[in-house]
Amino acid sequence: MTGRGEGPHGAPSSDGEAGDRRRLTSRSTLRPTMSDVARHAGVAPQTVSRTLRTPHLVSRETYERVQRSIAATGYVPNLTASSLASNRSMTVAVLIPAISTSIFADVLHGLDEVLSPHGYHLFIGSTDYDLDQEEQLTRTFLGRRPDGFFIVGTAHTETTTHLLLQSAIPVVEGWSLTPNPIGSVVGFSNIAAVHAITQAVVEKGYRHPTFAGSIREGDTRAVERSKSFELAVRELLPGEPVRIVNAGAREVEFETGRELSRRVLAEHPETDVLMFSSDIFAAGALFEFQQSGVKVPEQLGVTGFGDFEIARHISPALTTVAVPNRAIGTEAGRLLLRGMTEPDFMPQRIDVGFEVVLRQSA
Amino acid sequence: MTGRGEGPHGAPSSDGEAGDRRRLTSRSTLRPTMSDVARHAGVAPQTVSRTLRTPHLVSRETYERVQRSIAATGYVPNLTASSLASNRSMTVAVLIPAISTSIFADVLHGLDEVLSPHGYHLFIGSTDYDLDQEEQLTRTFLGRRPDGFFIVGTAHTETTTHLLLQSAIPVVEGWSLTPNPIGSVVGFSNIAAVHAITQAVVEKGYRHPTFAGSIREGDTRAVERSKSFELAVRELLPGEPVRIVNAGAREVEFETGRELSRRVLAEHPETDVLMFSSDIFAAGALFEFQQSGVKVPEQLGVTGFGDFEIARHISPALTTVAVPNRAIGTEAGRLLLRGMTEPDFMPQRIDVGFEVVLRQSA
DNA sequence: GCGACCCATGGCAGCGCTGCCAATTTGTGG
DNA sequence: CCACAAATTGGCAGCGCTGCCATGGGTCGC
Repeated sequence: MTGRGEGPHGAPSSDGEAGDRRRLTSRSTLRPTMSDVARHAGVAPQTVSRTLRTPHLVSRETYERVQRSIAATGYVPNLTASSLASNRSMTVAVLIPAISTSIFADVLHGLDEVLSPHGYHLFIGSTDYDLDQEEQLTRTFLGRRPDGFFIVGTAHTETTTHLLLQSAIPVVEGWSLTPNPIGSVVGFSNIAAVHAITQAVVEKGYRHPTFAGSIREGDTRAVERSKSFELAVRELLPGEPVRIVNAGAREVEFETGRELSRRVLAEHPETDVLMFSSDIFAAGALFEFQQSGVKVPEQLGVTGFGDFEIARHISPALTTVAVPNRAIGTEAGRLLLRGMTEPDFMPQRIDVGFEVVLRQSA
Repeated sequence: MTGRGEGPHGAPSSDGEAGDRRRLTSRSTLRPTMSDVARHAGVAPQTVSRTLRTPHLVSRETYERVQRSIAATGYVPNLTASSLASNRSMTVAVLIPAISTSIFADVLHGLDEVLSPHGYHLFIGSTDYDLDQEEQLTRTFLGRRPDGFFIVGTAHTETTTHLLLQSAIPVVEGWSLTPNPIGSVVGFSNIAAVHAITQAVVEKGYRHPTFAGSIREGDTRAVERSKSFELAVRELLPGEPVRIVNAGAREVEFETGRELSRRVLAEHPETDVLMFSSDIFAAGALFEFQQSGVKVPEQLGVTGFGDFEIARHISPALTTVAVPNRAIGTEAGRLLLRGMTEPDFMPQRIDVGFEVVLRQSA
C-alpha cells in the first residue's frame, strides 16, 4: 500500500493527487507530525510539544488552539522519536520464564497495575526457562532502551548479569532472594518456605516425606526448592532418606501431577506424605487419588505450593504454602518506579514472605 | 548513580577520569553508539550498520573486525533510533481484557511463539474490559508505532476503530467473528458454539437449562454467549422460559461459580442442567455440589465453556466446548507477520472452530 | 589498454521529537 | 518613563540510526 522501497519511478502519475497532501518522500510516515499540528495551529512545533508535556507553561488560549489542531489533524505523538530525543522510553522490560503460567501472569498483572497509571508500557518476553534465551532476550530488550527491567529469578548467565549491570537502569529481580542481586530483589525465601511446610508436616506426625516436582535445569526456583527439601529432611528427620521425584521439563499441569503421584507410589511405597512443588501437581494427584481410591489424608498426606485458588476448593482442601504473587508484581513495580524517578534511589531487598496454610490434605 | 540531568557543574573534578571516556554532554546516553564501534573498528558508522543488518554486503574481514569491536565496546544497538530512522519498530501491540486470565495468557503465548522468532517484540496492555481504557491504550500504543496490532474482541469505541483504521498497519481482532472487522479476524462463532452445546444438552434429554456467567458490560464475548443461549433455547425448546443468572463483574474464579450455582438452585429450582459461560465457574459449581451433596449429573447436569485442563480431571468430568485459544494466538501471529511483510496482503477471516466435548457432567 | 561492471565502503541527510537558550511580550516598581 | 522580572513563544541542534547515492578499487572482455 505504501509502496516502500519503490524508488522514484511512477511518481509523475500520482502528481497533485489530493491537493493539500504533504511531501511524499519514500521515507515519510504519511502520518501527521508535530510540525503539521503546529502549522495548523499557527504556532511553533516546540509549542505543540509543550502543550502536550508541560501544559502549565502554555497560555490557556494557545493550549486550546493546539488541542483543537491535534484533534483536527488526528495527530498521535510518535513516542519513538520522543524516546530518542529525551532518552526516556517510558517502557519497562519484563522477562518471565513462561507467559501462560498463572503465577507469572499474576506478577505481570501486578506490574502493569502499578506502572501503567504512570504512563509506562510493558515489553514482555518469555525465556522458556532457558538461560541462553534469557541472555538473548535481555540483549535485544536492552536495545529498546527501557527505563526499567524486571526479570524473574536471580540465576543468569554471566553475560546477562553483565549486560544488566552495564545498562545503568533500575533492575528488579523477582522471586528468589539472592545474597548478591543485580539491583533490587522482591521475593521470598524458597528455603525457608520449604523448610516451614516440611516442619509443619513433621509436626503433624508424618515421617516419610517424598518431594515431587518438575525440576528443570534453568528453573532455579525449582532447584532451590528441592535442595531446601533435602536440607529440611536432614535436619528434621535425621536418618530418613531424602526422596525426590523429578518430572523434568514436563509442563506444570494436572496431568503431570497425576503421573508424579503414580511414580511416587510405585517407586517409594513407604511415603506417608507427598509434597509437591506446585499446587497444580498436588491437585492433579488429588484427582488421581479420588479415582484410584487412595484416601487422603488417611493413607497418604499431600501438600502443594503456591496456594492457588483450587487449593481451597478441591477436596480434601490442600495444605500448601501461600505466596503473594501479585504482591511481588506490585512491589517490583513500586521499586522500579522509584528507581526510575528518584535520582539516587538505592536498590532494595523486599521479602514478601509466605505462609503455611494447613488444610485437610495433610 | 548516573546523576542524570545534572548539567555541567562539577565537570572539572571528574576530568580525565577513565582515559578513553567519550564526550559527556548532559544529553548523551553514556552508552556506546554505532559511531563508537565504527571508530574502534576503523570503519564508517554505516559499515557497522551493514554488518548488523545486511552482513552479506560486507567483506568477511570487515565483518569480523566490526564484530570484535562490538564485543569490545559492549555495544547494544539502539532500536529506538533504528525505529525512527527505518520507520519499522519491530514491535506488535497487544491489547487484552485481562492479563491474568489463562485464556488470554494462552493467546499471548501463541502470539509470542510466532512473532518472537522473527524479531518482533510484544507490547502488552490490559483494558480490564473497559472500552474507554481500550481507546486510551490504543492511542498511546499507536504512539509507539507498532508494526502490527492485536486486539481482543470486535466491539470498540468509534474512536478506537477510527484510530486503528487510520494507523495503516495490519490489525487482527481476536475471538469474536464480526461481519465487518477492522482488519483480519481470528476466532470462532460464540453463537454457533453456545447453540451447539445447548443442542447437545437437549439431545441428552435435558429440558430446563439455565445459563450462568459473568456478563459484564464491555465483555462482548460474554454478552454474545448469553444472547446465543437465549436464541438457542427459543429455537430448541420453544415455550421454555429463558433463564440467565448473571454474576456481573465478579472475577472469573471457582468461588464465583459456587455462588452462581447456589443462586441458580435458589432462584430456578426447576433447572435440570446448569450451563456456565466458563469452565472455571462450572468447576466451582462441581466443587460446591461435591460438598453439598447434589449429585451430578443425576440430579443436575453441568456444562462449562473453554475445555480448560481441569475439565477432564475433575469428577464428574466436565461436558464443555473446546476452544483453541493457543491457535487463536498463533494464527493471529501468522496473519500479522504476513500483513507486516507482504505489501499487498489482504486481511483474512479465520474461523478456528470449536468442539463440543461430551463428558460425564451432563 | 580502457570503458563496463561489480563489490565494498563512505557520506549525507533526515526520521520526529526534546533540551536548552534566546527572543519577545507583558507586567511591575521606583 | 525605564530598568527589571516573569510569562510565553520560537529556533537551533542533536538523539542514534538508516535510506540512498557517490566513490574507490579491482576484474573482465575485446
